[in-house]
Amino acid sequence: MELNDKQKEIVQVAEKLFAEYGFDGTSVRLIAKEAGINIAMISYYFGSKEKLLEHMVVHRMSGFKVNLDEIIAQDDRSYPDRLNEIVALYVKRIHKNNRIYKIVHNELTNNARSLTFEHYLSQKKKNLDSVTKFIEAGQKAHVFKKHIEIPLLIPSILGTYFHFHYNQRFYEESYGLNTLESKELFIETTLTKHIQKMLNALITYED
Amino acid sequence: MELNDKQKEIVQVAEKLFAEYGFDGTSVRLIAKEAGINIAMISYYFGSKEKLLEHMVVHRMSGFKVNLDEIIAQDDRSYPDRLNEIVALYVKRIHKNNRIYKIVHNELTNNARSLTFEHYLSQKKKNLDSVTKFIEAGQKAHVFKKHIEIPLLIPSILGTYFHFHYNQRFYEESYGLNTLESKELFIETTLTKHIQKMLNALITYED
DNA sequence: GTTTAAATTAAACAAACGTTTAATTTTGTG
DNA sequence: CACAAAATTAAACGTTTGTTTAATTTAAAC
Repeated sequence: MELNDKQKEIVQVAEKLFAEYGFDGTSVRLIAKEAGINIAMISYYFGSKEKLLEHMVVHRMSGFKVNLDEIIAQDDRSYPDRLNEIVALYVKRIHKNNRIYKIVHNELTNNARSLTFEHYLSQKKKNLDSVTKFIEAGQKAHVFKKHIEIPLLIPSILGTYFHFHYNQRFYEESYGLNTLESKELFIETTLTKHIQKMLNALITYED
Repeated sequence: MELNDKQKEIVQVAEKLFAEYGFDGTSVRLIAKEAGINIAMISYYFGSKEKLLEHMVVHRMSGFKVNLDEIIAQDDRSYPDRLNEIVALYVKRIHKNNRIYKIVHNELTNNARSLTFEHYLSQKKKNLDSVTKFIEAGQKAHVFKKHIEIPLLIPSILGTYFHFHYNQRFYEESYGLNTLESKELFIETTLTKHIQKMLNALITYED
């Protein structure tokens, strides 16, 4: 399904509103108003409000091929070096798309609707496979230590970001992140470095 | 405000439903049906559906004094030992109460309602202060290294758990966690140990 | 046992919801 | 210009929403 400019505008507005107010907290009338269109256009284009959500999730998530393999393939770089770039890439990407991720997190644990998350889950599986190969190669090269719970590495990266994100009101106060710029800078530097250090320590030091 | 048994039952049922369907996805009729009471009783007891939510958040969160200080005070135990127990305590507590935390996460980032989170935020502040004192004492004793982003330690603990929790459908498949017991065991052992190792590595090894 | 307050109920309320209709306007094609 | 298809609109549709009402039942106090 190819979208014209008006349809793209609807999806974009709906993503913002679903993230801010929740799917059930967002009325089609509000979406229409914010997108500057008539209410009927949502059913006309997407069939229903729920199908708009489904379309959004499927299409936003299928564009999410993290180019892990490109980084991993650069075997002239050290393992920790490449690991740091993988972490930075993950944080950057999830931060840029945090709204759709919030919607997905909600829908994944929502009993009312039963959307299909094939794209999301298969993408997650592919990324995990790439990370696994990389870590195992590092272990073979005796750079990374043996006992690592590889599938839990990504939860530690993304989870740290999201717990910061969900509690941003608390951390904005703690760190005095008053402006948008200072917050962006914090995520790009302090937060990213914290996760990088943490993963490097976990993976390289034997206990 | 003291609650009688029937009121407690309403709050308990509502917490389950709000977590499963979202606040806006849960009707007062469903709450009443599940709690085995008349619809009017919710307004009668709490004033409104939204005030029920507010009451829930305030009262569930004020009972959340993690006894960090008790653990920290045991200075006959090593710093890493005590750190491990703090992690285990956090994971256990957030797992036991993951439904109210999910609701709070949603409400913290919801623009529609403007609840007060004083209890939650001040509790978080107190816990952070305790952790900070503990880490700084460990640094002074030359057990923990210097450059640690202390306020981001808790996001890494809780975030890892929650990203696992929100994506449990994915990790259940990855790890073959078919039964409830195996999942509980996984959280108590593998997940908890992963986080413990990670924090220990981050805090004890200099880079 | 009578009285008063509290608890509970079914019914009704207006408002908001997602969706559909039917009419109209705009756009593209010959 | 004439025609057909697509896009857009205002209005109406039937449901569901949270809340309130007024009547009734239950419980507590004396």
